Amino acid sequence: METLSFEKHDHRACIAKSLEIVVRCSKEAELQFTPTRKKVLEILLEEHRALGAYEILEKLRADGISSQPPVAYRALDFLVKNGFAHKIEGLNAFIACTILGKAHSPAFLICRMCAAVAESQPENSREYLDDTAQNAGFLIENTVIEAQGLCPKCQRDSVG
Amino acid sequence: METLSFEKHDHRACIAKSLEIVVRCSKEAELQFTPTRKKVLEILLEEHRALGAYEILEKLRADGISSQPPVAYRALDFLVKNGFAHKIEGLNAFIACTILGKAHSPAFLICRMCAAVAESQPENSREYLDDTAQNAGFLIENTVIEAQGLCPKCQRDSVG
DNA sequence: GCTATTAATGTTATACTATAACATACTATA
DNA sequence: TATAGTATGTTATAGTATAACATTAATAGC
Ligand SMILES: [Zn+2]
Ligand SMILES: [Zn+2]
Ligand SMILES: [Zn+2]
Ligand SMILES: [Zn+2]
Repeated sequence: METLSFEKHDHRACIAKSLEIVVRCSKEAELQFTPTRKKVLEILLEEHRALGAYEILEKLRADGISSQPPVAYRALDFLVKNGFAHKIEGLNAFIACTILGKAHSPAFLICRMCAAVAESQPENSREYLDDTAQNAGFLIENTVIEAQGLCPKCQRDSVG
Repeated sequence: METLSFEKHDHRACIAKSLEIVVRCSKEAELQFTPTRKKVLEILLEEHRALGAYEILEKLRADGISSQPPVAYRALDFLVKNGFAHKIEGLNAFIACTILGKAHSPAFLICRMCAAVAESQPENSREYLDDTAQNAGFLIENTVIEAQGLCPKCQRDSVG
């Protein structure tokens, strides 16, 4: 269960490990993990939070990289298509994957106060919609599962 | 299980029944189901498909109703807030509710070919994310559950 | 090495989605 | 009828995403 994003952890190590896995997976799949793509992933990895494309562009600009919208969107397309990042549909924003290397159909827990996002792989996620789909004769290709609410920290803060 | 939207059915009756329920629910809850709001719901009810706000605006214009963006967005806000319609986050589009009158946390089956959308209430949907949320200490307020894929008709068509 | 082919980036312009802000009109209540 | 609250009309603008085309870089076959 990879919802530890909400918990205190060694985030430098968390970033390093993710980058290493993505580099390895890219080699194995013969993908071009180019500098721009790497930079965008690094920007996403900085925080366990979803970033809008234009927020990413600002950070690219700060790094002296060309920062027209297609630059960010192309890199994000690459990252999402290859499973290194996900789009949070409810926010029109993007986040680095925290379940790298395994095939997974993720669910996201999104805090409406602090915008933190935790990715998890619920036990029964593959089977969850299968009954419904079967009944309807529908063929599922991919799923969007997002829960909005309050993270542990913001629950404590809003009580206090 | 309300995934019959994919199946042939008496859609005139389907629309009439929905409108009737919404009128009744609005009265009970003392909501103002005004002409504009009614017109927007009628537009949504025409098809079992999600419509973008600007698509709705065009249809409003055709009906001689003022058609600046806020007109559609306000009516949609009303309908969504009161459970008469839903937003499909994966499409930035809106669809009439087909499980009117009951509290529900819907899941949507969205065809990527013909754009048909079926709303369903999976058996275990309330409990589905609870384990995950519990583990993470997360408080769920609402959920977005959408499956993209192929409806029965488009599966047959793409084989043929 | 050279060349054809494909993949990635740079750049401009534009399309699509959504809301802020303020004026006006309607509705319910006192 | 005064008042407060809700809904609508309208203009302008913010935020998200892609089309289109030029240029450069990487790969593969000769
Ligand atoms: Zn981390
Ligand atoms: Zn939070
Ligand atoms: Zn119908
Ligand atoms: Zn279809």
